[in-house]
Amino acid sequence: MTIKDIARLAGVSVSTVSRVLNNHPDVSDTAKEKVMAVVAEHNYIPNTSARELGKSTSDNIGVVVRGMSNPFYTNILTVIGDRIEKAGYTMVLQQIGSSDDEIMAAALMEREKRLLGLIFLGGKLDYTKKQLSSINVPFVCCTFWNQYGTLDKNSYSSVSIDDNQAAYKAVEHLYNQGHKKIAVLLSGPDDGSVSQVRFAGYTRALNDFGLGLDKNLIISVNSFGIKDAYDGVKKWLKKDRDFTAIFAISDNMAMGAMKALREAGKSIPKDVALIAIDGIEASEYMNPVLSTLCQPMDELGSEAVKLVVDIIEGRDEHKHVILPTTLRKGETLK
Amino acid sequence: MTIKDIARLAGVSVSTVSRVLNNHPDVSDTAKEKVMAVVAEHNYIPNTSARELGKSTSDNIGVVVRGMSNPFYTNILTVIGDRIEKAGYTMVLQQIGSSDDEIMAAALMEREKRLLGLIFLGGKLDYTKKQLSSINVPFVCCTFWNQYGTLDKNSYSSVSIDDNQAAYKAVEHLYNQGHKKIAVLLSGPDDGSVSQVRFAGYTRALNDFGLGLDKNLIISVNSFGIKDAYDGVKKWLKKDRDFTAIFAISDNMAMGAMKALREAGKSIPKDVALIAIDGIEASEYMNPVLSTLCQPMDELGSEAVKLVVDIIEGRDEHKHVILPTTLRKGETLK
DNA sequence: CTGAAAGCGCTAACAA
DNA sequence: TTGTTAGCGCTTTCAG
Repeated sequence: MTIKDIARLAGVSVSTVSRVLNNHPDVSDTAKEKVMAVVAEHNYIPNTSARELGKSTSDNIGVVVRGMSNPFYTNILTVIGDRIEKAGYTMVLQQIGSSDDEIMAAALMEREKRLLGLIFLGGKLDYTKKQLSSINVPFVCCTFWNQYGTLDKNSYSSVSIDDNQAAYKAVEHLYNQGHKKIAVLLSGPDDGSVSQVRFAGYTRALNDFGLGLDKNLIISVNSFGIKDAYDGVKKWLKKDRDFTAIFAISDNMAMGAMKALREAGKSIPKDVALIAIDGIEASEYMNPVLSTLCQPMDELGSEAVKLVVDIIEGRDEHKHVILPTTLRKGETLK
Repeated sequence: MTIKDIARLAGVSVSTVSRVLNNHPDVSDTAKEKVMAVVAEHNYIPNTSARELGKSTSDNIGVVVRGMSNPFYTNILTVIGDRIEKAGYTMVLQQIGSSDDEIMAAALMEREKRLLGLIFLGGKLDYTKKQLSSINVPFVCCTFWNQYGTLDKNSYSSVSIDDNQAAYKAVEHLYNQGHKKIAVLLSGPDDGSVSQVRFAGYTRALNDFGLGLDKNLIISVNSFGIKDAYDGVKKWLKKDRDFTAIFAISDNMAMGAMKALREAGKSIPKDVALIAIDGIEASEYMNPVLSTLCQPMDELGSEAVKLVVDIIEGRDEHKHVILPTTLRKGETLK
């Protein structure tokens, strides 16, 4: 079934069919009805590839998300989709696995979907100019920025929290409650991810508070996964450790840590205080409820859309927006 | 940058470029090198739409997943992807929102990607023949089947657990521990989803055990979400309820229930026993660890692939496979 | 081993 | 309001 068949069956030309299918004006009701009838009867579905190919423009904004299982992103994504639509554009979503290359995915999309702009939701912080040369539309990084890359700040936009500062604040909360032996649970530590940035905030805070970095208090695991965190902390606890608090660089990892601590007979927050960063839904259902610095998910999403749209419409230049976190008190802090 | 430009720049014809790009044999090394060089220099990326359009066949197997946030699916998906590749095919993944029409998505995909077969991961149980007439390749439903639909059993395959029986077993565990007042936490209850089937298993069990269905023990909420479950149970607990156990139709909902129970001062499992179905990772990190009937995720995925591939290759007919669940003891059961 | 040319299914001028 | 036709960028015969 192609548009030709439909045209023949409806007794009109292909262009008329195309017009009907795309809700163009200037089509007689009779023609429209005839076409619709044939389309319905054969439940004809136009071929998207051909459609995209033939089209010269679009109102598409691409969104590439790294890791489809991250609950943190799903939330932001909803907002992004909503805002893109409200701005009169169409969202084209591309999910990629954690080992896929998002630049490649974006470049492919850009050509296929004739994108006007791009939003990267989550991603690496170390792209180089060279790598990004295959992307020719304006893009904004959501929840991260090219912290360790060599990208020109004027060549892209970003909206995120200040990860370093958030980590600092987390440690500060612990310190203010009298903790001096604060362990850190991270992934990496130099995997070029946000883990690295938050770790930097941790060390900066220790330094400011005159605590000094203790290697024995660094729990480094292989991923952001809950299981790896659990295994890592469990293993770390095998040795006798001198600590009273843990700063986990993500809620998810903190959740793994909680189980390990519980199994080791440590009571939270009595024996060990715990704080993290992110504020995902699940951590609110932990027992005890996780204390964490929440990222402003809604704002992250809506601001990202605002940024691309403004640039697409020539209303603004590339910008870098930092949003504040808010403390969810929770129960893992005294 | 199109294939034409590359051809011109490399001093060869477009067909040669195409051959190089697709790893066809019968291309001289010199030609190959020249093309590769130009491609690399301009980091040219062929347009997928055009590619798909021009192609006459494919080795694609489509997978459409409903709801990208369901942790339960991500796991199965990994296995599916792995097996498809091992079978020598290519997986084309399509994620759809909970309000999207998966049949439409599948039909689109089938034409665009020239699919050989389809796997639906999660979905409704009530498609009709009419609705499915737009799909012309063999498909298998993974984790569900056309329980309330009018589909011919020979027209598709499925692999799932026996949801009714799993619910029955869950209630049985509770009953065997002496519980007589068993509440059920479900979504719907007649939303045509798996919730409905599991609820049927619950009532069947009550019946068999001579317990009788008590409307006051049915906690019905609006979604499978953790928050809705929490809110629902919390509200339900406002009235004085006479119960000693809860069967939650999903892990996720059970997690919401746990918090509501805790806040109501009910101790688990001392005051209230709790059991669910699914066996997702997160529920293993609850405190106490959730007792649940685990779905065999790996087998569900690999069997689904086996089924489509066997049919695609003409080695087998449509089948319906039921896999067993296993009890994760956990700590919410005595 | 290589190139020319005919599509793939659709959209979008341009005429009528 | 409609139809004709020339592409969109690529793959794939079919000759050479």
